[in-house]
Amino acid sequence: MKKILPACPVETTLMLISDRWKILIIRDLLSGTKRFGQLKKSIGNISQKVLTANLRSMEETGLVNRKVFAEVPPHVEYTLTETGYSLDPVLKAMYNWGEEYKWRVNSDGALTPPE
Amino acid sequence: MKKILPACPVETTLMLISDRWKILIIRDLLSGTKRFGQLKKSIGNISQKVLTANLRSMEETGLVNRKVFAEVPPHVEYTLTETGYSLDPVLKAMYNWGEEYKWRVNSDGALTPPE
DNA sequence: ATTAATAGTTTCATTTTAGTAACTATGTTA
DNA sequence: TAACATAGTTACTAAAATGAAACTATTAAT
Repeated sequence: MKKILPACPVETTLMLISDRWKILIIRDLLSGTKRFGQLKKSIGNISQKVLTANLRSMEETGLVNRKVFAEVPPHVEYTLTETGYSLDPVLKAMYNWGEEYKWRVNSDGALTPPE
Repeated sequence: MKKILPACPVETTLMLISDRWKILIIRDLLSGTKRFGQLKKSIGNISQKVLTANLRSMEETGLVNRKVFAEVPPHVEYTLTETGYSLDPVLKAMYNWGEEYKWRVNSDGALTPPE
């Protein structure tokens, strides 16, 4: 699988993590290695099929590392690669903005913050 | 339209800009006010329908401002609100990461898993 | 009278994405 | 012997997003 990167770096980033689930996966892996089941639980509302598909694609693009243990029942661990970890500033920026937005919505009259 | 914001700020951000098109719209509006046609051209490959739908939704969530001029032919200008502009650090982080990623992949610009 | 320009809307078809449920594998435990 | 646990896969279905093309409105220019 070979693809030419877009000219705009923002589009490059989008190409790899525009998916909502991928970002949540990264968020949850930033705190450390997790097993498949743990990820499924911490993300919530994601189906096995979709989680598997996203993890596979992130493996292909070099964002996560998959380690299989030869055990029964199966044991698989997912860890961010160095490239994956390097997304930390992006996630942090998103976190900060989301926090800030809570305080903005009132004056802007857009959405309603949680009680 | 009322919606409860998610507990996690990252999810709040995703709720508003997880869409690939929205991020490209923001990218192009960060450099200043643009008309509908300019946006369509600078984003490239987006249909009128989808561009309109995205702009409308961003208006609703308080990210962009729509200004209609009573002229013929029609003249409509889109500008980021203050909230919209505040996404600059997120876009910058994405830009930087995209740039960095280039150095992690092959010299021919092909996308191959680093490491 | 016809054409051009801009910013749309509407309709229909297609594609993409996602969800559900059933099924696989296998050693351990009851 | 049967159920349990984990990490999947596969087939089928449903929903959502997108694309293409036609259509609208209005006035100025040709």
